[in-house]
Amino acid sequence: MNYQTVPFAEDLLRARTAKGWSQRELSAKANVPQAQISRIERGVVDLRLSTFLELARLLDLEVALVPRSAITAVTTIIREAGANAHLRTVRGAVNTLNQLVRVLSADRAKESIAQRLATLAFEIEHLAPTNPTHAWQTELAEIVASLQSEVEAGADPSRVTELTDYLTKFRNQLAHRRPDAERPAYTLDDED
Amino acid sequence: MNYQTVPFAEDLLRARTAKGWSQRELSAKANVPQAQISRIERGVVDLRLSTFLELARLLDLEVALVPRSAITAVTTIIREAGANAHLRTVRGAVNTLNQLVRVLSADRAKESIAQRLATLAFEIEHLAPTNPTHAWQTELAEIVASLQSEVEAGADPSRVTELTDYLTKFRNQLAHRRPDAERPAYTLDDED
DNA sequence: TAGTTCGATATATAATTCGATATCACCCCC
DNA sequence: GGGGGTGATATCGAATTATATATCGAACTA
Repeated sequence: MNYQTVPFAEDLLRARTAKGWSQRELSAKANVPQAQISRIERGVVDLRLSTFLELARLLDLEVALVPRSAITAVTTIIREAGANAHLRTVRGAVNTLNQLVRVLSADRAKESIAQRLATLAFEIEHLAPTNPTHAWQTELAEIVASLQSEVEAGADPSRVTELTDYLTKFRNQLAHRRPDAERPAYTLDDED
Repeated sequence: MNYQTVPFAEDLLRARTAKGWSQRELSAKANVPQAQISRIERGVVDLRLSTFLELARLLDLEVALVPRSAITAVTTIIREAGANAHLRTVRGAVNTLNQLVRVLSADRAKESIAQRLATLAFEIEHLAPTNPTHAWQTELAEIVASLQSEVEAGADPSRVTELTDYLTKFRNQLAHRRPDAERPAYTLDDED
């Protein structure tokens, strides 16, 4: 309705997709119908403040009234926080992966899977920054966490292979969904 | 209606009174009826986002969606910006006043008024911090600016006296409206 | 191919805000 | 005492949202 609200609607949409939530997922958490979320994100309704606050809260965002004299400083902080969060997630995941590679390399029987994981870690690290606004951070963190707990529990080969396959698929999706179209130099074993 | 909105209603109220605006004044600027402003500030309505944004904008506030990871940094900035704005105004006004005192002291005929202004500057400087949230900053700045331009224009004695009387009245109001009740040590020539 | 998920869309109803207006109490000042 | 300014309140109709429900097409998947 009101053009002033559109940027905030876009912020909510960005935050939701960054979490990897569907409209129905957010709908259930917020007690707001999915249809209403759809309209809010498209900026066709002038939603009430309480709805705005509730959605923001669920998306780990806080609404702040910033004095005009402080907005430059605040926007700088927000921008850096977003960038850092993105880089922190990727860096943490890659570090964990490399750590697992070292552990697995110690066992000759798991050397090949360790090599696969090392390659994946490298590729994901260099592929990630091209997709800064999207959902995959949590998914990446979850996969790596599963892998880590599996390795710590003894690293059942079939399970580790399964998770590595999953991580490969994830890497392919990451490459495939790149917003700007150019592909990386190395080939991808696409499955679609 | 919704308890979440109450803090923001209070922020708007604070910002409005800090500007020295009445509800009707803000109402006229925002194209929102005074009754609605009253309901908003009392937190009895769940106002629409567009209304919230418009009011905030008019009060020199920007609405920002802050990632939870950044809120401590942002609140620090906001708090310091508010405190600095307050202190800047007072310090600037006091400095200007003392500067005017020096100019006026050079003229023997204006020595007594210079002495009055010096006392006022001292009192306002030490009275101001007890009233951090209220309207008078702009009023103080306006009075001092008038005084300055008058002095620069030649300092017509009757006009300077008039403005000094106004400043005295302002100082008394400032003392009178102190939120915590204790009065300063020096006596006040109250007029009520 | 059939089934699922996702987002967009279309209703209809109930609840609530919004805007306009008027009134009241309070305070300060002439 | 009267007059002006301020804020709170009430009432009324109009506008808009919230809600529930159902549906639709597109994309993906088994």
